[in-house]
Amino acid sequence: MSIVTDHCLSLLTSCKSLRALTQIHGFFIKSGVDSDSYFNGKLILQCAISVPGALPYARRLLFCFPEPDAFMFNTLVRGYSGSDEPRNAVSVFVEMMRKGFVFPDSFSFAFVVKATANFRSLRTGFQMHCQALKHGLESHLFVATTLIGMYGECGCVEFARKVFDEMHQPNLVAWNAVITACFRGNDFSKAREIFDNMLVKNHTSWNVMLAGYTKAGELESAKRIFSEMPHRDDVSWSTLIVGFAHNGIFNDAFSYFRELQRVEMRPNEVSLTGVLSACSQSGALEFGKTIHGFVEKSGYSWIVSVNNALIDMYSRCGNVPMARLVFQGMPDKRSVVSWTSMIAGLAMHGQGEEAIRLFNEMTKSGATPDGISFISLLYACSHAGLIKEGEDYFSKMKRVYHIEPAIEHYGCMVDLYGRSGKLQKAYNFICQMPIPPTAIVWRTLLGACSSHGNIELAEQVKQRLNELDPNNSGDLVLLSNVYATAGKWKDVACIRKSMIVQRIKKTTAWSSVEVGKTMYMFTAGEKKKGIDIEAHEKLKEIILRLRNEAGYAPELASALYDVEEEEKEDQVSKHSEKLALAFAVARLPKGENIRIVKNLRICRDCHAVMKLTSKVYGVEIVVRDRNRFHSFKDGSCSCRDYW
DNA sequence: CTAGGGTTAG
Repeated sequence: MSIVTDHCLSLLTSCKSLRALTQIHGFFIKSGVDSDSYFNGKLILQCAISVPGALPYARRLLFCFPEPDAFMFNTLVRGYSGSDEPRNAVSVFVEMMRKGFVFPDSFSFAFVVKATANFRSLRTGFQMHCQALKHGLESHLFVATTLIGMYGECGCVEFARKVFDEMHQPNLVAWNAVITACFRGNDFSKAREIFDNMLVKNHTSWNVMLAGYTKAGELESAKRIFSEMPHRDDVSWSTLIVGFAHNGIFNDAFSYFRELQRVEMRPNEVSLTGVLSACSQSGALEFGKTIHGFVEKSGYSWIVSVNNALIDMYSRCGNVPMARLVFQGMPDKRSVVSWTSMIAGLAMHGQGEEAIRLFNEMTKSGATPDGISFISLLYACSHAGLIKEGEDYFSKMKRVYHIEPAIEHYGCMVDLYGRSGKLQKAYNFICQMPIPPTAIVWRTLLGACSSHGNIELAEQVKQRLNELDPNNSGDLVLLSNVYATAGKWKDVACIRKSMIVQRIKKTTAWSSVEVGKTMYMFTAGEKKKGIDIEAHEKLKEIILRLRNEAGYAPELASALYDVEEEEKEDQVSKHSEKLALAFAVARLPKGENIRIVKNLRICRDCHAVMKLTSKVYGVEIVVRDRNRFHSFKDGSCSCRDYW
């Protein structure tokens, strides 16, 4: 290799942007190095793998060369297989076959099969398997292992095992792959059987079992594997912690993280994102702050994923200023996830205009929004009542960014119209959607009918829901609320009766509140523990004071029976968020904010009580309900009663 | 000069 080529190669590998790459490429053409096929292979490698957004450029390059070799094709297939359009990998592969003079090798099949696994097409995957067979490469160690992975991904355990059984000398990696394939197909006992038959197990085999069980939600089995393994590495710990977080077992996520800090090496970034996700979901701000401290102290603050998890944690725990601080501390390494998390955070807190401003800043900075960025943006528009803006971005999404709207985006639009009272428009919008509406979409409209008291449309929408998800307790409660608001207690009773007859259980509402470093949970009406009695007593006192000093009158539409007014009042007054509020007023030191998390949507009466309490008691209250945040201060709420 | 199995945020 000449000194010039050598120098050019090192220049090439230092290129990290498409612009720099094209410049350097131009320079190479002038100096004549571009006729070297080894060099051109490297060039394609750099474009397809190392420089984000340069894949199309790599593809164009390949077709400029008179005689592209297998390496170049393989590299391009590899690049596309890991991209967001893995189907392109197959089309490049097909073009390679058509060329005639380049023959696919084991690399080609490994990459193209991996691509079919990534877009989960059993049909295409099988076709590639046949091609591999024709070329005598189907039992090649790497090709076969990728085939096992592909069949597993597509849920076809039978074929995965067939490929495995026909391998001449499967190595550990192949054994591990077939175990994962069994888990993907929900065949736990087969996975266990194969695992037990292994004569030699290394670390990874145990971790494969751990991952299989956590993904299946079998956390007890995962715990057992974890305790039985001879050695636990950082992947074992993070797999388990992430597993707890994903399955909503937050206390175990916290305690295993503490245990990890106590016994082992430093927690890695995956355990950190896992435990932060547990904080986000449960609203554990104080514990989250401790983790943030650990991140700063142990030098992890340069890792993008950890920063993203911190942004999400702070915004879901109600602390937007801290989320912004983390976001501002990573100016030149923000990923789409960082931008989207921040936009979603602002949106949840009703700062719709600010979310839109940030979105525009994002596109100006050169970052490319994806489908999820648009979900956050449309959500921001709908919660801030910005209809025109929402419509604009929805149309831009397709026109400018070439993102095909998914069902979630249509759902946001229905919410946008429904929330602002344009119920008929929302209905027509659903009828004109190019994809069939799901129950969630109709449910969104039913919710809007409920808050705007439109009985006729609500009944019509419920009819549609009956075809898709007839016995959803939330839908029945929503419809019953529509009737209750209109005073149609006979219809309310009818729904209630059918729920009892069909044994449809309402989702149990709960609210939690953090006092000191402890989380306290409340459910409606219960008086099991001392804290429940304490909360009920305090609540009586608060309600009395609100009546006398702020003219509070309870809103009773959320009651479920046609009973005496007094009894309805009693029912509504037991809502879990009120109990959590009363408990916090009694226990929290003066001047501290009250933060409540509720698993369902806050009811109208509770919302009113929160507003008045913030004024009469001079406290700030932050409630995170199923959909968004409500910050109550001095008698008003950040949602501007628009939720 | 390219690969296969286990953990990562919105």
